Amino acid sequence: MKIEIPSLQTACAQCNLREFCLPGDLGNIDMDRFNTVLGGRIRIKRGHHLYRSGERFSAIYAVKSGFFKTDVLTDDARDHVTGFQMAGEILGMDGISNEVHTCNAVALEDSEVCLIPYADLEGLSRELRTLQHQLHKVMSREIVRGHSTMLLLGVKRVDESLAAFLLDLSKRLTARGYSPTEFHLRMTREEIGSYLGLKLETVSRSFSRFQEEGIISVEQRHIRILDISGLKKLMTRIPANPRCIVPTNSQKMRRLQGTSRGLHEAAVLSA
Amino acid sequence: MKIEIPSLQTACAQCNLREFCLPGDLGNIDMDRFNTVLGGRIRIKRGHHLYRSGERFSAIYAVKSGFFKTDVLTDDARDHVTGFQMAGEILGMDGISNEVHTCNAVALEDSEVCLIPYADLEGLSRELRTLQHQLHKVMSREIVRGHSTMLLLGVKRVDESLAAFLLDLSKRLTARGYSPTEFHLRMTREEIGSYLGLKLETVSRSFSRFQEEGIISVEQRHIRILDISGLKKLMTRIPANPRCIVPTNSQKMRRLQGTSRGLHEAAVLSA
DNA sequence: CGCAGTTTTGATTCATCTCAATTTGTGTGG
DNA sequence: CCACACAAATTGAGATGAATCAAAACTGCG
Repeated sequence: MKIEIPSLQTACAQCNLREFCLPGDLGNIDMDRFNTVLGGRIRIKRGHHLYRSGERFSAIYAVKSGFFKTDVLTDDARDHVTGFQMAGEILGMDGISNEVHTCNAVALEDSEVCLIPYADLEGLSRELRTLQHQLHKVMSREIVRGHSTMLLLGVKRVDESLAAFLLDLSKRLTARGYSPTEFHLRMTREEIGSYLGLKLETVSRSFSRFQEEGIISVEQRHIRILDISGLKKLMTRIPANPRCIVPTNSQKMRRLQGTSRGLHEAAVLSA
Repeated sequence: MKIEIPSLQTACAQCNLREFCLPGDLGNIDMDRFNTVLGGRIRIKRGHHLYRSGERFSAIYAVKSGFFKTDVLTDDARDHVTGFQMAGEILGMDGISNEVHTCNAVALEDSEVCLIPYADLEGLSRELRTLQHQLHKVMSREIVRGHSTMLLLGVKRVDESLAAFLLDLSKRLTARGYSPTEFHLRMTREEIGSYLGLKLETVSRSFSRFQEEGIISVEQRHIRILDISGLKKLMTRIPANPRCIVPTNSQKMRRLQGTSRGLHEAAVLSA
């Protein structure tokens, strides 16, 4: 099914995405060795899957160009977008735990990925501590990213979520040398909604509100951020109701302080 | 701050949690070597932190006994519970990416964890491929768990979420030798609500509904599942409205098939 | 025993969803 | 090149599920 052609010169060293990607800050010698495990490039056309939930896992992928989404399905066929991945970001780490992919990865535009056979990666990262550490960092980052997404889904209101979403995109695009204030959305309102736990109409209304307030300009999927600091303010809820304010009564304070010393009071035992 | 006493005999080999824990299926020889990197045990009293967001990262922790929650804060001090951890589960992997913890870990009852100094763990897992693979599996599992939680937060209704939550707890407790149908919740309604993106009152009402329907019995935090299959049904929404049914019109089908071939049609290029 | 924290329950409000209609954009075939 | 079909996005009106506010009951701890 999957035809792997050994890489002649995938040349991470020449890739301008290196710093965001798995190689990270690998030195030249290690970089060359890393290149030897690369399995070549794969082109995925817009709308097509890089992998599907249930497929056997054998490799992770670095996005070389283009844009992806990952999504998961419930038993009753509702789906939820778990993330969007752009150049330099890694796809497929969900498959490591059981050697089976647990989500779908779909290209949102014609894209190219670098195939990294997982067995080889493990082998080499036993030899190269920098590579090993890079891999762990990338996986850990994915865990942390998950926490942020949970925050969006769990506690943020519509406008807060959408503002956070746009600022996150802006940040990632900026790091890749694109404009911080002007970009093209690769996903539909429905996909944004799915990611943020909202319906597409709700996303659309929020965009319209932002536009009315002069925070951004929206023309279909073309976004221009007119007021970055305004957008940042929208991310944070104005604590309108007293519930959001830090408790001040003495009991609450005492209790909070009781739990505020962390490990200092942890009894460390010899085993 | 953190006093680490070298382990005399932490003895994973004798620990009945081994299979769920980082050591996993390590053989005896590897297990002994793994024991040598363990940093000892730490006792955390109920309500106290194992680590806090912002603290420097230096180790991960395996829950030896007790129960934890992890939570993250928004800029405006709203917090969100990202998970609950029981015996054999690993805490602290969020800290690997930037050597700083990005969430808080709080004991929900008097607990004990095994300290695993991260630098040593990396070192040893370069030597032991089974340990290396175990570590990757544990991290990947955490990523996948995040996806499931996003599903709960993004697409599930109150009763569906709570049913899924109870069944997940039941499953994890069963694996550890406890009753599948009867257990004690270690967290408050508010913490459950935070985890599921709900308010405590909403959680309480959902518990009451389940009880009225004879699905479970609730006495404070003591839960008895009376009808497991009923609870499983509640996890899945009855597709009441046509939107939930797979689209049948020819256009939609054609489009779906167009994206259903995965890698088969991916062009594999030599690099 | 008494108090504080937790949980339950009720009444009401409100944010988002749902349903529906319209507009805009895009690709296709005649 | 236009017309058509369809996907995507906007907008409005109304429904609804969960949040909010409020009060009471319960529990466990000091």
